[in-house]
Amino acid sequence: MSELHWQSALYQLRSQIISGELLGGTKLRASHLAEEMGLSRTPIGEALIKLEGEGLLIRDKSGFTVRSFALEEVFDAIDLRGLLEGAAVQKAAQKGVCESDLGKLREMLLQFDSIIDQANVSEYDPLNLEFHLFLTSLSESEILIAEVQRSYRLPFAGPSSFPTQQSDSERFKASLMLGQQHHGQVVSAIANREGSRAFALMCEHARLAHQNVYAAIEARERSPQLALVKNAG
Amino acid sequence: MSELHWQSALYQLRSQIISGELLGGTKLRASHLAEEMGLSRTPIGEALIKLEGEGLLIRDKSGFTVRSFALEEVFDAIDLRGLLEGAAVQKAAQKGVCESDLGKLREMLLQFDSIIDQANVSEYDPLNLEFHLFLTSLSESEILIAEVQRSYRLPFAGPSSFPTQQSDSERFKASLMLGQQHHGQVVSAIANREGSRAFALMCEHARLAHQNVYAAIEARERSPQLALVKNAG
DNA sequence: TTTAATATTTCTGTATGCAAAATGACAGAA
DNA sequence: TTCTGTCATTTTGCATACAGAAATATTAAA
Repeated sequence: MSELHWQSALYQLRSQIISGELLGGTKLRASHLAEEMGLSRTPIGEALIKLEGEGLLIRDKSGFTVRSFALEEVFDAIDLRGLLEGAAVQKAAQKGVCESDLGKLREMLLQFDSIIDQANVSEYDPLNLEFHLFLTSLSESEILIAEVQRSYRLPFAGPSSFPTQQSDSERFKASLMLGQQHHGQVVSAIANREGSRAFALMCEHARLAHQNVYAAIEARERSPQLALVKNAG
Repeated sequence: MSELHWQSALYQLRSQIISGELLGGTKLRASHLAEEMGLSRTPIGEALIKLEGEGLLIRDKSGFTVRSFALEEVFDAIDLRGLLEGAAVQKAAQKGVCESDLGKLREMLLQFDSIIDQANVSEYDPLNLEFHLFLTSLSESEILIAEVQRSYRLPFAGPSSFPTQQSDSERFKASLMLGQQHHGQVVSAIANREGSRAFALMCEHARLAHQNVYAAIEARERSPQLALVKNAG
């Protein structure tokens, strides 16, 4: 566990930003944060630099500011994730995937089925993340894998970062089932070596997340996560 | 210019890595670099963290190591750039570009023509970079713009990072002309609002860079830049 | 009152000190 | 030889000190 201090500061700050606990536009003062977290400014500074690299902070001539995202930018981030995941599965499909990996994919599909059947929401997100990461890894491209994971850190872009507990649970379940439909089609596209089909499917799959963002806004659930979205009222 | 110290360390180190002056696998010791550059370890550390974020360094439990790239990864990086630039021009084409921006694009095409005509190589790279950046900016997506620029920092992935002064100058000129052909087609695709055509063209355009890498290897020019590519002999 | 100039406080950027961890060398055992 | 455990050296991670820049408060003038 011997977690480095800057890492814990990084996780803490990142989750505070993405969750909307730290509002867009907030100026982050290293000395203040240091005192607050019981550390010195050095590891805090390291975390801030990394968050700047992730695009969550902006560094003006003096200090870091929490970035706020226009709604359009949230969609751009989601599309970016789809584009990168799409490129990954396209590459996987083109180069072909061994039978044991295909088996693992199909097994995960079955797990999805049973989770959705039982409306077992709490188990969905971790499995979904694992599935997306595994799909990406099949590209066997370090660079693509890294970029995909990077895109997950943009607000709302991660495959499991949409506000759960949607008010309209009927609609929610329908969205899950459509997603599951996509999952199955992508696996078949990979198995059939249909690269461009796999690409298109992943792009479209990511766009499901647009719906979730809209749903959250329309329902005015005012999920605190939406606090970092400009003009989202 | 009051350049911050960590920035100059960043530029210096990055160019040393990409140029191959610092070989892949080299361990970077902050204390040593600090003494070498006449600074303390703090700004050096900041530069190292940023380079890690750019994917040029790997951080193991103690210290940073220069990453070496397999040839396959260099191609992946080039393709990634094409993918991102492609997404940017697709977006630009779909949303439409105002006449004055189209005019600027066409004017740049003319400049390319005269540069290629006169084989004025030294002016080509800056104009090419400007052209690619301007194309990307037309997407008006902060996130895409940032990611495209990020991809430029990967080895050989930048639009102007291929080894100039190719031995076979005939072939070199032919490659420039093909690139210019692409440029013109992309501009027309944008003007005609043909998004997917623009996307495909940018992907293909990036692939020209594959040829340049191959040419450099085959000609065994042993451009020092190739030193960070594993098994490139 | 509003505005301009100035003083004060706060914070960042950088340097450096220190403890703990990692690396490497070397001696001895298998 | 090869492996292993100890010790010395190096280097990192974090804390802290300090100068200078930025932000803020304060005062003076219009």
